[in-house]
Amino acid sequence: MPELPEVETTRRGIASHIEGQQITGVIIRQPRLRWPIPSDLEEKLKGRKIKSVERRAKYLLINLTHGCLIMHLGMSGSLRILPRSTEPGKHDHFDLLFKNHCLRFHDPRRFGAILWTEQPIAEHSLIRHLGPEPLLEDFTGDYLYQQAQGRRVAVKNLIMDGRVVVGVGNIYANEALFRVGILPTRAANRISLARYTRLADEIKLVLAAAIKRGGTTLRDFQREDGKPGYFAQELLVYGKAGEPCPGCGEPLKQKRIGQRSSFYCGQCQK
DNA sequence: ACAGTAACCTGTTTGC
DNA sequence: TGCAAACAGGTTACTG
Repeated sequence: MPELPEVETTRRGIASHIEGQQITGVIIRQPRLRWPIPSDLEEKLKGRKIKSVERRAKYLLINLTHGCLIMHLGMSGSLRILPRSTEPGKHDHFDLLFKNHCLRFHDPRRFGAILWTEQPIAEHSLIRHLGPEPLLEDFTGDYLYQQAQGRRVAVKNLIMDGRVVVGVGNIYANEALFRVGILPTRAANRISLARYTRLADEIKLVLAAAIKRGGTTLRDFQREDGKPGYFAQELLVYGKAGEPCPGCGEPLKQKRIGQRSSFYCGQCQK
């Protein structure tokens, strides 16, 4: 579910509800996520105040004055702000409790993660090797071009590789490549600097546009208030195999690249 | 270093 | 209709 725009939407949604708030407890209903939820989390968190809520890649970083609660939504995770008294449903694995409300973690597939660290976040093993944030200045066409040299993987795999650039998942990789007319299967080292410059720009544009609309809801992504994101209606190719290309009218194609479904126009993308 | 695949899970859709 | 296979927004870990 959640790519960068969905995680950023969640971050913005929860921040004002929990920043400055004191944690009164935690409830772990199912500790078995991608990695086990630390069993001593309550003693680490209880009574402490939340300083800020940040995001790095698709990780949500809930900063306390000392230490950081790291959350990842995996494929199917979502977070909601709810009254403490709200009855938990199936797959509501974790609550962060405040005086009157709670932050509730819901994740059917349990690919998400909830971890605690007291080391500087940039040195954490999950964060250390990550590439640049796509929306910041150091992510450019020059950078992408340089990363592509010597690499023969499909360009779609290159831009979905978190060591190259973070936050670009399957939906937005397909969308950005369509918008710049690059075939997703094209070898990364067979693309010019000029085209990478347009690709970097388009990745920024499509992510920013999706954040503006509150992310993409395909089946079950929900925002912190339970509402869906509205970017799905602006998708041009994702999930649209067989439908006419918005550019030329030819039926859009679907193909598996690196285990992931890819959607593209054989006419408009070269 | 790079590229490809399996693995972690549950729920829904697709195909016979 | 029923059942099994395929597939889904992510990422790590392992193989060659």
